[in-house]
Amino acid sequence: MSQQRHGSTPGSGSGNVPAFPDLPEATIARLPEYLRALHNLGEGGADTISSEGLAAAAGVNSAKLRKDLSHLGSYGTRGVGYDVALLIEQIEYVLGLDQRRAVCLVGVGNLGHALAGYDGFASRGFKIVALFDADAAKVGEQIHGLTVRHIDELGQVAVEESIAIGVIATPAGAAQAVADELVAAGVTSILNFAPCVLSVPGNVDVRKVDLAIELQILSFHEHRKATLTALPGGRSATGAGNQEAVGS
Amino acid sequence: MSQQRHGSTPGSGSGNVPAFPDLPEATIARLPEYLRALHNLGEGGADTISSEGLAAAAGVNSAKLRKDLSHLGSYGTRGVGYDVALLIEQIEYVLGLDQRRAVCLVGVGNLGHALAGYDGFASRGFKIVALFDADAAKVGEQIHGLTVRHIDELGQVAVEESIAIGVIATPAGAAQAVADELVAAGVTSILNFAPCVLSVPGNVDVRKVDLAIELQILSFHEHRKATLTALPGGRSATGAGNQEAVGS
DNA sequence: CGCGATTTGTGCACGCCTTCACAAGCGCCT
DNA sequence: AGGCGCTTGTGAAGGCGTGCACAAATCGCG
Repeated sequence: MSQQRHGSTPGSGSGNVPAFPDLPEATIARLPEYLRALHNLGEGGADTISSEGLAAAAGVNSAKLRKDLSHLGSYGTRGVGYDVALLIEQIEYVLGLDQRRAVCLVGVGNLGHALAGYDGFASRGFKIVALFDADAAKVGEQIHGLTVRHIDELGQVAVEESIAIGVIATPAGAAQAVADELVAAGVTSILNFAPCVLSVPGNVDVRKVDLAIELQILSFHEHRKATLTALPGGRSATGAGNQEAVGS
Repeated sequence: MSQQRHGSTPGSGSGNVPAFPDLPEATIARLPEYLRALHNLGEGGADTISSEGLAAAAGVNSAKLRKDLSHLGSYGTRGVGYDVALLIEQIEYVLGLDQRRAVCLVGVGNLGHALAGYDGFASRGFKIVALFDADAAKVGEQIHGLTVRHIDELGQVAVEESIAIGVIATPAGAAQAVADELVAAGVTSILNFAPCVLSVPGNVDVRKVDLAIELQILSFHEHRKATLTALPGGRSATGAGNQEAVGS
């Protein structure tokens, strides 16, 4: 159940290919955000950017950003900042975005339909190459230029297209079975939108996105805020915040 | 909105308003997962559940689960486990789910369209009461029983419907302006699907979900795995771990 | 050519979270 | 009634991540 980093003796790599250092998980999760900010800055015509500026664009602390970037080597110039183009290239390499990765999506329901056409995927280097569904009524349907196939074809197509990443957008009840099929087909990374826990072999990475959970967390904060305002001394932090229109 | 209805606050009868203890943020983020697992177990006919069992159903460590639950008071019985129904009630109360929260959604594009019809929201106590879009061509459109309104109506409708939570599903370029309007309309919690950083007053909570970022994180792990398998030392079968995550 | 302004990279301390390990409590069986 | 097994609740230790504060490095300018 735990996660053990420690690759296979990567540390002593004096050689050519970096052979990843142990990047903290928290850093990895922020790299895509930095990348997005860098692309924005680059399109704005900036050649270099300071850690302060990039941190602001990414919504993080500048010290944190510098430490994150230092983990993947020093690509900044003191007194100047970071070379935008170089940093983009570097982060994209670390994230493995320099090679297009084929993605398949299982479950063409309400959410899956939207994901299939989501611009954000294609614009960031991910291409959905196949759609699957268990419902025979949906098989054959055309969605954003792709034909929905029956899930039984998953194994064959996954090999043909070298699919490494699978997205599950099925109901919770079907998710585990789909995950098993994805694993059997050689998929080693799964993005799960179904509200359930998936059980997979240790070499398969799973990330879960549960939209309802996000709302529930917000609900808690709403509840807390409502409770605090009803109490004495419930001063909220962050002096910058001014309250408006909440009274009634 | 501010009618606080803590109907049956079990526990100490002396005080009335519980005045939340400082729940760790990490705990809060897991409570919805426990809740979902509990509902599943309850439907399966279980009256009580041990921390071990519930932890397995929620995909976490049992010690972590016990500590999480202990933070919101002791509702378990040693030697037996937790009363499923009681624990559900308790978590729902803490999360503020005992009161229905009105949600509005801005941006009825590809993703917004799917979110508007997402079953997972309604089934967990959230009701989308209004849809908005800036595109006049979309105004008036019927989506899952709701009529899309122009975003200029946001302020008025937000007050009428006592909307406290707003969901942004617009392109990145429009997100900040929408957020400003939501804040001006009294919304104090925002779920942002646009790939950008929002600037809001301190009393407003923002949670961000970026689908592409999730894929990029998976891409990194794919890249890392590919690099490792290309190195000597073979692949230890049992090794690595999977992780679930929620970006913050 | 040297100096100051600027910005990176990082050592260090602090706090949060996780995990272990175990005492305390509860029910059941004999 | 008493003991025994099971499970919760929690003290303590360790790890991870964050943020501060500062030395080192680089550029521009006089």
